[in-house]
Amino acid sequence: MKIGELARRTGLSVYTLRYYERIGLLPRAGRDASRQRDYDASILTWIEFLGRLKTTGMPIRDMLRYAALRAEGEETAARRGELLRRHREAVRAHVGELQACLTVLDAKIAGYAGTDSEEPSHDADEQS
Amino acid sequence: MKIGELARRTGLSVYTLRYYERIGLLPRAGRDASRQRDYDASILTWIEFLGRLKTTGMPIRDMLRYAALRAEGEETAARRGELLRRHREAVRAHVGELQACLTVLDAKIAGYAGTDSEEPSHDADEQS
DNA sequence: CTAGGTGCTGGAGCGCACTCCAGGTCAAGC
DNA sequence: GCTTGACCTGGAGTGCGCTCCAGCACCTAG
Repeated sequence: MKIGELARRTGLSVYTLRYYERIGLLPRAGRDASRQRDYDASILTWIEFLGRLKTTGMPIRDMLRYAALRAEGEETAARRGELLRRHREAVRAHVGELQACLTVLDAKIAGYAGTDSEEPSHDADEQS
Repeated sequence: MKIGELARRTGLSVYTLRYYERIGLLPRAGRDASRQRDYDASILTWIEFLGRLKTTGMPIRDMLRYAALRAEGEETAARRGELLRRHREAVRAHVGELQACLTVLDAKIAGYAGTDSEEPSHDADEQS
């Protein structure tokens, strides 16, 4: 698979894929006869996983740490697991925060009640 | 209240507070005799709300839109409500994504099972 | 044989959200 | 009277995560 197709399949831009390789987030891709990257389908799994880490707010430098451990092989499994467990807790905490914010948001939206300000005046920013 | 105390109370840096004022996210603060900012306690409510918008991933440019409508007065209430409702949906969607990612993360962590790789080999990245 | 499309590299540029600095004013305490 | 510390301004700098460019190579279709 060439980089253009990989881009189409992952939703990442060609620029981004090359950037990820440059910084070491993707392994250096094998090349075909004319030095063009030739990807194995297995890269899709890794990229998808990176996408989840990104969605959940992991900074690239942490993904790099994980990628580096992974590249070192099986003996780093424990450390990788630990890293993921820590990340999971961070994500859970963040979800909790978001839900708390949603509650506040709901209350505030309720303050904007009828949408067409049938209410007298009453600054909605001063509540909750 | 002077800017230093406001910083302490909000957890934002003095730099950030001045920056927010510069870009219009905070109203231009009233000044005391020596042209130092003198804040009313009511600013705390607004800053706290901005914090919620930020936590929930709203970019500053959207907060500015909201702030601008708010500054225009009561007749923009409907539009502000609409803006918040849209944002709420975006946040809900994001929370959903995060929860899906958490499920994947749980599965992957389970793959790193006993933490100390008692399992033979079996690349945890190739599952789920 | 040539035009168009895709790929390559190293490096520059960008938008965001701060963060910090120089050089100055001012009030309080010793 | 002098130091200290908090504040002021306009503008420069930072880190992140891309995004794009120039200038070139290669392959395929017409």
